Order: sequence, then C-alpha cells, then structure tokens
Amino acid sequence: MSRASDRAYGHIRSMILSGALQPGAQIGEEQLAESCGVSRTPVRDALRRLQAELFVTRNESQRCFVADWSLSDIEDSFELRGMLEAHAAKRAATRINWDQLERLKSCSQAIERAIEGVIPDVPTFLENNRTFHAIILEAAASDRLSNMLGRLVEQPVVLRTALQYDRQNLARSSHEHSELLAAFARRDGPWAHAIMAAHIRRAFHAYADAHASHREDGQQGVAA
Amino acid sequence: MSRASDRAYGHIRSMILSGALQPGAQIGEEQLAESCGVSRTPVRDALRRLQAELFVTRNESQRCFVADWSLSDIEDSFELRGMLEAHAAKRAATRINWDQLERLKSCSQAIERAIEGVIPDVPTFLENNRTFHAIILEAAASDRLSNMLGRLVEQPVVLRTALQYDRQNLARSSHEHSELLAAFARRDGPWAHAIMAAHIRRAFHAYADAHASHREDGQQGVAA
DNA sequence: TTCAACTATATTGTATACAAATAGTGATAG
DNA sequence: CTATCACTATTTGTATACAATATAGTTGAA
Repeated sequence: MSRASDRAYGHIRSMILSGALQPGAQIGEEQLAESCGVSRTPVRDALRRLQAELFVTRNESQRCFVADWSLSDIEDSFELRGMLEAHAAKRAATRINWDQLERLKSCSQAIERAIEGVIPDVPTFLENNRTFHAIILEAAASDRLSNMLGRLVEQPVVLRTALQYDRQNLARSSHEHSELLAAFARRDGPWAHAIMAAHIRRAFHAYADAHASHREDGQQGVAA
Repeated sequence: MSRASDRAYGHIRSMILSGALQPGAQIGEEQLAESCGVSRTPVRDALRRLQAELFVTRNESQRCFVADWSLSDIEDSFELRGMLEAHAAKRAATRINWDQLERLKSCSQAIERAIEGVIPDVPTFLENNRTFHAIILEAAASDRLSNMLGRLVEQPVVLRTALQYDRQNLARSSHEHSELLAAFARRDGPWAHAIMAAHIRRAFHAYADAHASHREDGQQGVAA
C-alpha cells in the first residue's frame, strides 16, 4: 500500500492500541486526517482496512467507532485462532520443506537463547515467536487460511496483552515449539494439530488468569 | 454502504461471476468506473471489498486482476468453510433460541415443499438454504465467525456452481437440514458439529464429481 | 411542559484534478 | 542480435471541493 495510506493505517492502529483512542469512541475522518497529516482519502482507505480487521466498527449510518472488545469477543478470538492455527499446523506437517524446517529450527533456537538468561529477552522472543508462526502458515500453503488468520493474530487483544511475560509461560511456549518441530520432522499432521490447539488454548488460559487478577497497573501477557 | 459504491460493487461482482471479466484479466479503475457509470472513488471502495473477499487480487504494483481460482483454491474454500460452519453449528446448538429454531423449521419445511414436486423449485430451495445457514450463524453469536464465513460462502466457486441441482443432491441436503434441526432441538453441540461437517463435505464431493466430469455445457451445482 | 417539526451543523459519500509511480516502447550501444 | 537506458503513456494514489445525509439543537404549538 502507498505511503500516506500506510501512515494513516499505522497511526490510527497505534492510537487504538495505545488507548489514545478509547473503545467505543467515535472517530471522524476529518479529525483523523488532521491527526495523521494526510487528507481524508487515505484515511478512508485505512479505516476500511481497520474495519475488516475488526479494530473499527461502524453504526448504521456509517459513522466510525473504535471497536469495543468484550471478554466473550476475546474468547471468540482465541477459539477461532486455535482452530485455524491447528488446521494450519496439520497442513504444514505434510507440506513443509527442508528450508522452512531449518528456519523453524533457527527460530526455536533463538527463542531458547532469548529465555535462558536471568533477564529474558522478550522482544527477541516475540519477534521469533511471530516468525515461527508465520513460517507454519507459509508451509500450510493456503491463501484463504493466511488471509483469515492474518485478521486474528494482529488483533487488539493479542497486541495489547503480548507485552509482558513470566518465565514459566515463556518456557512452556518454547517447549511447545520444540514439540511442533518434532511433529513436523515426522510429517505427523494430527500430532501437529493437537500440539498447536493446546498451544493456543494454553495461551488463552494464561490470558484469562491474568485478566481475572485484573491488574490494571501494567500489561499482562501471553505467549502463544 | 452508499449507493454508488454499492452499484459498483454489485456490477463488478456480477461481471466476474458471469464471466464477462475473465479470471486473470487486468481490470483498471477508470475502465470500471466508466462501465459502472460512477467515478473512480466508489470503484476503489468496491475493489477493496472485492479484494478482501478474494474476488480480486493485486500484483506487487497494486494493479487489479480478476482472481483465478485453482482447484486447490476451491478445495481450500470448502475445507475452511466446513471447519467454520461446523464450529458455528456446535456453538448454535447450545445458544439457539425458540424463535430461531422456529425459523429454521420454517426454512426446512419450505425446502421440502420446494423439492417435492416433479420440477424442483430451485430458486426457492436456494433462498431458504441460504436463510437456513444464516440463522445458524446468527445463533452462533460470534461476530468474528460471521465475518469470516461471510467471506467464504459468497465466493465465486460457490455462486458459479450453485445453479443447477440434481434431485438426489437436493434430497440429501434437505435430509441433513432435518438432522441439524434434531441436533439443535436436543442442544447437542457435537452432533450438530458432525452433521454440518458432513453436510459441507458432501457438497464438496458433489462438486468435485461434477468438476471431474468437466461438462462445460452448463452449470453443475452443489447444494450445501 | 412536552412533543414535533424544522433548521443548522457536522459527517460521510462522490467527483474531479493533479501527483507519483510503474510498465511499455523505442532507440542506441556493445 | 541482445541488452540497457531513457522517455512516454498508462495506472494508481492523494488532495480538495462539493453533494447528500444524518444528528443535534431550537423554536413553536398543543
């Protein structure tokens, strides 16, 4: 996408994620255009994208609002993501090639290194975790699946919460990655499916636990 | 959406479905605007929607093309749709209310009436079949799920093929609807899940069979 | 005082003009 | 004859002005 449209997209998205634009707040095109330093045209493009990704909703008369995620929305998200990522893992197991497997191993090792120190390197963990899942999706080789999962993994709840991690969660996540590698190496679709389903499910419960203790002081986090 | 944008969307979509715009063909915004009798602005909106629904693709330099669906794309579509609709059916089973159940019964009866004559009333069948699935999705009560399924059920392959039906397919489809009603009446999620998975899977095989006999003279059809 | 209708204002939708980028074409040099 | 570079034409991206529509505020009458 083009420069101005991208800038508007990124800017609005980050304002939503940072809380500068609160859930339920109405957002006018003109106001956003000014705030982004571009005209309404690219803002409208950006809003359409954000709407497709469920960051933004519209009322019956086409006015835009920051999407308000209820707890059940969040659960829905994890549920769908688990289903689709497990499916992707199953497909990937029988289609993955040598290069992709090597890249997965490399990610997995980077993740292990990132969490072995006294102070875990969370940014490195996150980056490689992200790449790990992206490679699996690539190996699954389904445009439609990629299209749909792309809408889920980037959603507010995931980003807003994926900022702080406890040691145990990081280690468990990393261990599940190793298991996935084993399943892929054996080309075992059902195994990969089961591990991935559990992987995402665990992340959901970790999030739910963090949410239940409703500490609003910092960000709680979940590693999937 | 607004009038001009809707017109452009419908017009382009029907041109793709009718074959007036062939798969792989490049489509320029200006040309479409003229053809739709509107300016480029609403055409651009329509193209974004069609792109999200995978009717249209873009190359690396943002030029638009009519999406070209390979056989594996079609299989992907059925696979995902089966997975998501089965999930929807499972959710619906435990959430459906009396009104929704009554509407499902009414649809089911209309479908039975439509196929009992010597000449099946296919348009009525299709209309009620569509409503039937929509009610289940409504009962599933998940915006994300609706959002995703909406992108699948309306896709080219479905529409392009859902035009002619043999008696046996119609009857089997209708029978599966009745089974779903039974599962819903008993609030049996796993049962509903299994029936729906089979329902969509059967539709896929019916399509694959029709495709294998590659009769290009008319439209083959599949009732899901 | 309340409700309704109307006006004013704010917001989104559309058209058009212009800017930027890309691909196609032709000429020229190796 | 091929390949590369420059130029032109085509296509998409952006800005702005204007039109249509919805909301909110105000005024009037019952």
